[in-house]
Amino acid sequence: MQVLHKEDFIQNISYDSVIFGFNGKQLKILVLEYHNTGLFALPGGFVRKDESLDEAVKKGVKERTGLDHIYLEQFQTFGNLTRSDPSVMKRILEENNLDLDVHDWLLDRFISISYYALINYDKVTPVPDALSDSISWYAIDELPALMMDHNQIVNRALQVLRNNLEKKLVGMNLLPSKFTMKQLQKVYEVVLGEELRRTTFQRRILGMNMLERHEKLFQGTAHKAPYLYSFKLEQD
Amino acid sequence: MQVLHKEDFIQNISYDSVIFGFNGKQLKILVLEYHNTGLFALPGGFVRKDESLDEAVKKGVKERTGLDHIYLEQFQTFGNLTRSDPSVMKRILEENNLDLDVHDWLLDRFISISYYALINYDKVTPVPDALSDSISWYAIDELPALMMDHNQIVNRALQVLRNNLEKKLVGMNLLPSKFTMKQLQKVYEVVLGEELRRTTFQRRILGMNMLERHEKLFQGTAHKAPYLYSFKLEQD
DNA sequence: TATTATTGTCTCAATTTGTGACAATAATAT
DNA sequence: ATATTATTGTCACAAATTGAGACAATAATA
Repeated sequence: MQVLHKEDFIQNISYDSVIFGFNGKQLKILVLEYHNTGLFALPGGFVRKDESLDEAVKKGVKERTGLDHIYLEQFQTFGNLTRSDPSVMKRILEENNLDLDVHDWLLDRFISISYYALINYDKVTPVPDALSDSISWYAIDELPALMMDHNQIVNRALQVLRNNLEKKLVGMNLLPSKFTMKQLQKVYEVVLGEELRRTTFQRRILGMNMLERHEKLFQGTAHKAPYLYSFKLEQD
Repeated sequence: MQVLHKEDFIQNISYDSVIFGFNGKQLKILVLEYHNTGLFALPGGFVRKDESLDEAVKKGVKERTGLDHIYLEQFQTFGNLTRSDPSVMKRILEENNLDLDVHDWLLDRFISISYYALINYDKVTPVPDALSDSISWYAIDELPALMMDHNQIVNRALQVLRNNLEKKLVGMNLLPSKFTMKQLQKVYEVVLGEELRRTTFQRRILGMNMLERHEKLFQGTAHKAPYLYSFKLEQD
């Protein structure tokens, strides 16, 4: 088990990440389960004294997903005194046979900077961190109880994601590079949590002039084949 | 001169605040000037180990403005390695005759959580902090060069403020409790940085059903007197 | 060759927004 | 008293956007 040396990290600072993926039907996020504790948590970590905040988070998300060049956005910093719970942290350290003296700094109070990531579900190979049994996808509306304020962090991430749906091209990061109009509509629907009207959606999206049309996709289904689209790199 | 004892504060963490006020014509922010250095900066501070992040910021903004119960919103955390500049910080400490040994932790790298505040310009009595000569209002488009990345922080605050203009009732916090439609329109115009059409604006705002109409305001001017409005506390 | 489900597009209605017009009015000038 | 002036509140109509349904095109299957 690797040791987290106090002198390498900024004290009282951590980050948490809400990593969104889309399996074609549901919006999901990655959740860790700690060894022998029944405790669920968001992937997170600490910031080294000699690295920038963004670097630290990018590195951490890459370790959990295997993916580089990910869409990452910082959305809120949580700094309550009550959010940290030393007894929970102590239990996690004990169950992992970590030296409590060396890691006492982890029992302290933490201010956590939260990020969300959007990733292509099919390209991810989730890897648990050193303290965890597993890392798995959970549908956003079927989450287990998470430790500390992590459920609150997820809710906030969702709010911000909804808000950014139009201007930040959320779909671009959750879909493969070529996709049908129906797939894109489904992304909008699961993020917004409501159904959208097909014709209006199609007209609106095409009207934005952000999509490029490609060849048709023959799915082997008994109906008209849809076009494939990709996002234009240059907006005109 | 008061001493900032290292053991009282979380290390490597600071906050900065962009305090917006509206004088009826321009959007302004409060800027500090440090003793004998020609250095300008945003009001900021540090977080004590036994206080929440929000408390720390609230307290700091109150000290600079004299105002309690202020509209405060966190908008971004800045964590680059390059944003901190020990040589600048050293100069400020020296010019204030502060013991460099006791305050060496201030020369370290800082991650800063940024907030913006909206306040009623006429009710503020700006008070410089211990290290500063002055604290003054500067129009948002006539800012001096600020130290470190503070100009960048202001720009980001403005972006977020524009984004929140509709949903967060920005006007409510920048205006007195009763105001004319023209005053409200002016707030929208200076925040957005563009002129708005009077009739469309009035119809849109009234259509939101968020304003209450009161008596007319007789200004002693040679034309029809406008109504006064206030924001409804309860949205229907 | 008919059937089926889905897609792309069109049309018309409903709603929202842009733009100008106009009467009402609070002080001032005549 | 009366006309003048600048601004306000509201209306009317045009333009643009969105809602809702209709319909032909079509890729596989019966």
